[in-house]
Amino acid sequence: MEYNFSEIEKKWQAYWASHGTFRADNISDKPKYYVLDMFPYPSGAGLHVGHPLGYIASDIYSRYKRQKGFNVLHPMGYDAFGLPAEQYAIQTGKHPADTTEENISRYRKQLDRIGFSYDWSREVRTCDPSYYKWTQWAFLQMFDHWYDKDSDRALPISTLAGIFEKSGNSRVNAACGAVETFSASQWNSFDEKKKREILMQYRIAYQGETSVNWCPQLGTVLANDEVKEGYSVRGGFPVEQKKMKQWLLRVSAYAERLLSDLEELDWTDSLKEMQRNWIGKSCGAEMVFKVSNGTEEHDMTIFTTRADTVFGVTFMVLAPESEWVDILTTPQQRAQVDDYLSMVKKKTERERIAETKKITGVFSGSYAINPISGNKIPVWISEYVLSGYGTGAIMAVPAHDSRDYAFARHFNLPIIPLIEGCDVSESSFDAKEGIMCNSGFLNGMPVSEAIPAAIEKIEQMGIGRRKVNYRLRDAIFSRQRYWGEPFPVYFKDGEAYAMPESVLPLELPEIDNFLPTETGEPPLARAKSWAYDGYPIETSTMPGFAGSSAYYLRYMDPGNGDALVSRQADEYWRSVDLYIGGTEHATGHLIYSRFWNKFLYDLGYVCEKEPFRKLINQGMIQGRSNFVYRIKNTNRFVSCGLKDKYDTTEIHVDVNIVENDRLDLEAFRKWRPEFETAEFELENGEYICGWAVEKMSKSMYNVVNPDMICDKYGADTLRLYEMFLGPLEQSKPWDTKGIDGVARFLKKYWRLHFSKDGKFSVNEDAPSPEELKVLHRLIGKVQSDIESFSFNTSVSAFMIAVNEFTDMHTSKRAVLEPLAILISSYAPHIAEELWGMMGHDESIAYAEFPVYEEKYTVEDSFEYPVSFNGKMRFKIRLSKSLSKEEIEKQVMEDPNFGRFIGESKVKKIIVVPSKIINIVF
RNA sequence: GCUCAGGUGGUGGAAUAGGUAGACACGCAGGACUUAAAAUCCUGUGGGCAGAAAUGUCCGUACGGGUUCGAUUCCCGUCCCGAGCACCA
Repeated sequence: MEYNFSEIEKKWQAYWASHGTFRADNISDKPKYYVLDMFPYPSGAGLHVGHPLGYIASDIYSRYKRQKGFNVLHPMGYDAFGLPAEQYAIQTGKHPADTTEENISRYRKQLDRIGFSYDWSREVRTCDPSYYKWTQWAFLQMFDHWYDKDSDRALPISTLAGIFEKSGNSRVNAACGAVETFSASQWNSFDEKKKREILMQYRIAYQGETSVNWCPQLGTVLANDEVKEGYSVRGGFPVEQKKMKQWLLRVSAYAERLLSDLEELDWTDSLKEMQRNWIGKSCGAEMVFKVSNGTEEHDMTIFTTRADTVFGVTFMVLAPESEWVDILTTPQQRAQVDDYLSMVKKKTERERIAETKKITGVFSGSYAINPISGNKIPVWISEYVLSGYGTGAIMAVPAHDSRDYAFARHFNLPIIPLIEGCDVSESSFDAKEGIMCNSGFLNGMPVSEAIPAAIEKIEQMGIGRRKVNYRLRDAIFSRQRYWGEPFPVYFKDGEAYAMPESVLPLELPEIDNFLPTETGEPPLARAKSWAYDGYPIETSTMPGFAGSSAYYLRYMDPGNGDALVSRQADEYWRSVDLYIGGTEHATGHLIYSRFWNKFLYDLGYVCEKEPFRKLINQGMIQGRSNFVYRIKNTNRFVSCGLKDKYDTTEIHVDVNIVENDRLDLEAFRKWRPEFETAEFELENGEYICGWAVEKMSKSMYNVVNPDMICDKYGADTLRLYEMFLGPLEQSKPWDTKGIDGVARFLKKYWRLHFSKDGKFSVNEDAPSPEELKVLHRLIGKVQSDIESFSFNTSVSAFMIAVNEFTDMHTSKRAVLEPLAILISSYAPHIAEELWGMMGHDESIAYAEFPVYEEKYTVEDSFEYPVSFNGKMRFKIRLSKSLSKEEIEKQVMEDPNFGRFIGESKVKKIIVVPSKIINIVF
């Protein structure tokens, strides 16, 4: 009987679906295990072979865990709100909901063909009102809470109003915007508008006027992680800075917890490092400098991590956007400063990044007094100081900071070295090491002691305090787009009010045009009757990460209409045990989700502090492009080996008409009309294409579709081959040419169950010791491979075992049944089919994973390589139970020993049990 | 510039509490079956040298050193590729 993969795969996929084989129960005696994939954005292009890599790995793990007796939750859904569907809608007029629906059904078909063990009854879609109800609900909770730094958690905003009424805000230690201090009586005298304005500064979801990343082409603002090097991640359009009123999430309030809780997570170091970097904690001090513009004096606060270098401050620098610029610019300097500011303003973010080496700046005309040394120092303005970090003003220590050094050199400002023996004639000395000098009371101290000593002095003098700064900014939470969650917020007297929970979900209204309005308002402004109780509703929508921040919770209890997740479901599933996805979400989704989870944890809705216990980043699968070489100005193509003889143009050719780098000439002529008359110069009768590893993309003609692989080889081959390609976490190019080896293996495995005349012939004989040895070696290997996520080496182990069983003509049930269970996580369809043929009615998915027994694999004697001075000379078979001395004795009595040792004197014999015997002379 | 990960045949990659480097697979070459092809199977396959052959021998895990009886593995330095961060004071 032939191995008919397409029939088998269809049959079992239908069986799993109709039997609900992979449905997970929220009540079970079994231990739970939650395996999650990062859900996809259903793009119009469909899946390519790179997408399922992580899904296959997580599926193998899920299937393995089921066979190990766990109640496994392995769900899938769609991150369905987003820009591309809306861009497409603008171009074509097609409603994003319709294109999204089409894309989802295409994705689903593609996913189903690969044979994943998802519990589809728990599917979620972020664009579904019954789902985004809970996204909106979470937003309302954030709107309705503030962050108390004393108890380090979110508290209801009503408690805050209560405190204000009794004692004003002076004793409140909150994560908040700039608010002036007020007393209880002042608070009580404020009108409602004023009160709401103040409360807004405390909310965790708040509205603020901030400088945002504005992308004119997309017509929306973007979060920091959606911008890379001044361009939008989606679309690659330029991004500029713009002041706008936006919704923000106070992620920064959670910075310390996001940082310290990383410790307990089982994530890779590099990913944790990325998050630490993004959070960017730095410990230092705030210090007050007296500044004077000649007519009035002010206190200006700066932030520094190098308080020890205060004696080397030779000037101060303000960010161009700093509010101090206006105060400290003297009339004589006004014209120059204004010129400088307008020059800076004209630059885009992109140019500022590109020109970081160019030094620019202008003197404000004012002076500051160094509070420690009493020196009078000039105050400059320069774009190298960022307004968004610290206080937007710095004390410059050119001797020990490279940026200050470059600035000082450029404008001829003094440089005072503060470390004994350091050379600052060519560059600054930035290292935090050495002995202090020229530094008054700090002289003679090493830097490590001088930093705390300086801060202590500053605190004693009452001119500053210890301060921790984070680079993590609040997340901008509104987008001027249509295809996203509407905000359940309306405006009264210009102030935002939350709608009651009872209106949720607040559904997206229908509109007929997805472009912004003529007045530049978001598309939702076109909706008729977009009002609540007569008041206008917020017209921007939530960003992509809103819907993906808590989806892992919703899978636990997807049908619940009364809560995001019931307490019972949450306490059973708790958190994701294994999360597999791409590294591109390191500073976006994975920060926002952790924040979102911690917020819900503070409110008591979830029981775990962290959402994802273990996280694995699968590598990218790159494309392998093929090229043909056309002689310039002709339609003649030369094979790769001959291309250097001519002046040629390299042209990408569709990898689907190339096999093993050999071009299918007929297919090539048909591929595009201009190649119809192509002529070829061949090597040995073949046209050999050039190749390169590039990103898998349409424009490079190197996209390989998993459907094609499933048609030609079957899903089991695809699954095995994707794993066989290399380590999961490594990026690697897809190259279809190796797939035959895996396909051959499955055929061989299939044939193991049939006699020569094609009859199914599994017998009941007892297995031989050799068979048991091969089997148990495989059990041990596969188990440890899956547990350490080394799926690639198990595929090799399967091949070796099947080859050995073929050589032994194994056809015994006692061997082939456990073998089917082992293979079933990797190649589930073929294993199910053979399992059924061996007489089982139940799916193999819940068969018990075979128990590894060491006794079958350990040998009582061992072959020791014997080496002389580290060089292997002969092998000797010895009993395992021998002592070191007995082994030495036997080695010396071995006839080979005399042959190799000759006249030499033995210095020592090294015996590494079960590994090697080395004789040194 | 800083941080992290990596560099092994023609290719993808095995092997690290230091112990026979190149498992497994692709590709290639040769062979069997076939009128032929596909499919399948068998043999060989890191490089050099010696040999008719079995085999022997030297060199080989980016490069240069070190520790060790023994290093792909550990340590120091250099080079290269990849990823992330990048005026964060």
